[in-house]
Amino acid sequence: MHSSRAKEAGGAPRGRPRDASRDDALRKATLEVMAEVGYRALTMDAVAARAKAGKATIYRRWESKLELVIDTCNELVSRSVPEPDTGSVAGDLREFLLGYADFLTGPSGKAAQALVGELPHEPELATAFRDSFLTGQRGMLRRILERGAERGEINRHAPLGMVNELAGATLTYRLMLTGEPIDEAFVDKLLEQALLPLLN
Amino acid sequence: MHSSRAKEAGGAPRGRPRDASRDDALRKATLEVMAEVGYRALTMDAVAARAKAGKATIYRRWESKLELVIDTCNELVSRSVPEPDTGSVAGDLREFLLGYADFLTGPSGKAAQALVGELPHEPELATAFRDSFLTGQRGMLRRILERGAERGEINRHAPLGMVNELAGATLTYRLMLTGEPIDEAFVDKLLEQALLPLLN
Amino acid sequence: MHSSRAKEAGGAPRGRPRDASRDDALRKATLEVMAEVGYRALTMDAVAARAKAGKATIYRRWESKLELVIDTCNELVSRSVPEPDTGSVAGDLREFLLGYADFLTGPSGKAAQALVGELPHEPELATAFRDSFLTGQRGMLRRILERGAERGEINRHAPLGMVNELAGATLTYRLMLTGEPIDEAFVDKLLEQALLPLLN
Amino acid sequence: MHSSRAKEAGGAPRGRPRDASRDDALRKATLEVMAEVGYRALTMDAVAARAKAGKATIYRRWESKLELVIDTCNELVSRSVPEPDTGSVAGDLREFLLGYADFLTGPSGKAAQALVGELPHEPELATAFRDSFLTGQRGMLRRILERGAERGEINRHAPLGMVNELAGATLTYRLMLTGEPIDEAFVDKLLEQALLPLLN
DNA sequence: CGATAATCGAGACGGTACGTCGAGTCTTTAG
DNA sequence: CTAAAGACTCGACGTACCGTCTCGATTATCG
Repeated sequence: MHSSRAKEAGGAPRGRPRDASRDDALRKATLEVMAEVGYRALTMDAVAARAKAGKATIYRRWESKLELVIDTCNELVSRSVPEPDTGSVAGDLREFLLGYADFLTGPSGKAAQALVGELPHEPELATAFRDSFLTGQRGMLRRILERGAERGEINRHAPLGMVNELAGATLTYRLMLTGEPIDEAFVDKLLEQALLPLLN
Repeated sequence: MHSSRAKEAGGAPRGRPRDASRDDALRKATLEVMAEVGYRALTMDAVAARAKAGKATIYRRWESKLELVIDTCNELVSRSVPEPDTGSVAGDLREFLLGYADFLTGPSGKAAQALVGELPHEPELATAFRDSFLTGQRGMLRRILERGAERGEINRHAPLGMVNELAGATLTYRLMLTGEPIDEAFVDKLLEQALLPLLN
Repeated sequence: MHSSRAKEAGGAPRGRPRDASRDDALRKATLEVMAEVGYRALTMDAVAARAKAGKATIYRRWESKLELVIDTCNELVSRSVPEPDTGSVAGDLREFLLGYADFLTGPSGKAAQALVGELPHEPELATAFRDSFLTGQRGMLRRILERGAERGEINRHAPLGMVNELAGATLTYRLMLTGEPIDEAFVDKLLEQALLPLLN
Repeated sequence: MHSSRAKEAGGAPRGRPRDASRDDALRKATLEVMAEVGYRALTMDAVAARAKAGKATIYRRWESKLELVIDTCNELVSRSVPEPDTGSVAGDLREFLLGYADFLTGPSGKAAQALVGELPHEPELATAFRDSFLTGQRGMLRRILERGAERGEINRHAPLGMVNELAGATLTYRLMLTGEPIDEAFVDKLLEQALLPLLN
């Protein structure tokens, strides 16, 4: 998504090279503005002003507000949610759910939420969004469940894919749509009443 | 949400009365524009032009673009999803999930999706949104489950609330976030692998 | 006007010396762009691109767009208008007026015209402009009239300074302001009805 | 030059009519900004800000900075220079020259001067400019000379058209190009050495 | 020779203004 | 008082230039 100069093609990159530190400053500013006013009210002018950058410097790197925001989030999602490994499926799921809830509650999560409304009309965004926010989530869950299966904690006929989807769906549903928090009480109830029963 | 004149004060409403047909024309225009270009790109001017109305006529009725869209959707959600009653929980759930999927795939659904991103920054919108889209959904699900419980189809210790939430979460997660369809095959798998087991 | 390195201080100029050929290329490009789009629409980027030069190469030589244009014109005015010497005041004036009209109609003349608007707000420009375009003009006219006086063609009480000014004024007035051409017919009329009578 | 709604065609002008007071406010702001920073440095934003108007309100009335400035000047030129009538050609010419010099020295004159550079590249501007600044000037001069002829002050073979042109040319040449003032001393010299001799 | 220094083209940089567009409000005529 | 029409202020859009800067690469002088 983030545009890159074609410099792999061998030829020397002529002219002054892009200042990589501006990328970071701009992403930082984007995240700050987004956290303060949301996606809709985020303006390129505000981002540029906060990063002490010209607008052209933004448009040189990202084609639109959407791309800027997506890229800003992508940069964060991977490093923000630690992969849990407590030794048990229940523990891992518990930690994952709480950890991801934290992430979604923070600025990146709000940014992600703002993008949801654009998905139907922007196929490229949809792809990028799913790659960043959903694939990572599902991957962690899958690995958690697979480790549990290897340890024999899980019924070999358990519908792992379905449990994976239910867990992810519940996370985003609560945090993005209903606005109800994902706290320890709810996580325990979710495990007790739904996920663990389906795994046994 | 829909603003009303202060006519409770007794006096007869002097002057030309509001043309009620304009409400419908405007909502219709709103829905059409929304379906064509999405929420972001919907402009008040476009709605006014399509309804052959002045912008003031819109603002006399709704305070903002957001309210206009919410109200337009509200009007539709209630009449759009028929409450199923097949005689069995499995059948009802099946029909409900497919019916709601249809609704969310249509213009109103896309409108609803567009609003998700605004929820964190607009508390009033959040309330209205949840009242319209989530409460209706949960209500139908609750009634389906209750009827099943009355008919003795459901284990008396089954976590009905949790099943309700899982069903709703899966619906919106698929349709709004992952973009995967909710077709008969998936509904059957969802029932088979998750919902029905949890009810027994 | 044209900036020069401080090399009078004795020591040899270290580093790579300036490429004198770039001066000409840049002036040439400036004149071309100016002739095509005028002064207002002339951009430094366009000049640099046309001369296949970097912008810094321009700014190393001239401090601003204005200086660049002035210098470009200065270079031309002196070599562009040949000093007439037909043997008679009438003949010299005739040739001078037609010759200067040609010059002012060409690219340099248009450039000069473009600078007129800047004169009130840019004192340095005003000085340079007058030195290049007006002084040269007046000098030629003065020498023409002086030669005529020496030859006894002119009444010794004739107001030479005033005739000089009238001739110059008519030239620029017609060419820059009214847009009417200075052709042979007009020159003859001007001589017949105004200049020659005042000289006798 | 100043765009006008087609309302002569009879039909009632629907919608909110243009606020005529904005025209004046904008012209006033234009003149102020122009007087302060000149034509080149005059920006639409500055004019809009000073008039507390939106930029769209400007562009609804004038297509460009140039048109705005021209129209602003036009409004002034006619009312700014009083037509002299002292009873003698010499007196009238004297007053006219001094009066027009005052006008050209003021903000409108500087604006006019700024436009000179654009004339070669903008034919419409050239026409408008000449209509406003030159035609008015020539008309006054012509009437002055005609009245003198009627009074018998002028040789019946005097080249009135040429004198007219010389007077106008000298005015603008001095004020716009050489920057020398047109004061009483110069006016008297001009009359004595050139204009009056040509009229007798 | 190598080190130093100013040049070159190229183009990114922070800014400012551009001319357009949309929001929400206001002001007209008509009913 | 409502209707359609459209002008109003405000502010963001994405682009274009400004004049400065930073690259790699070139070309001169100096030690």
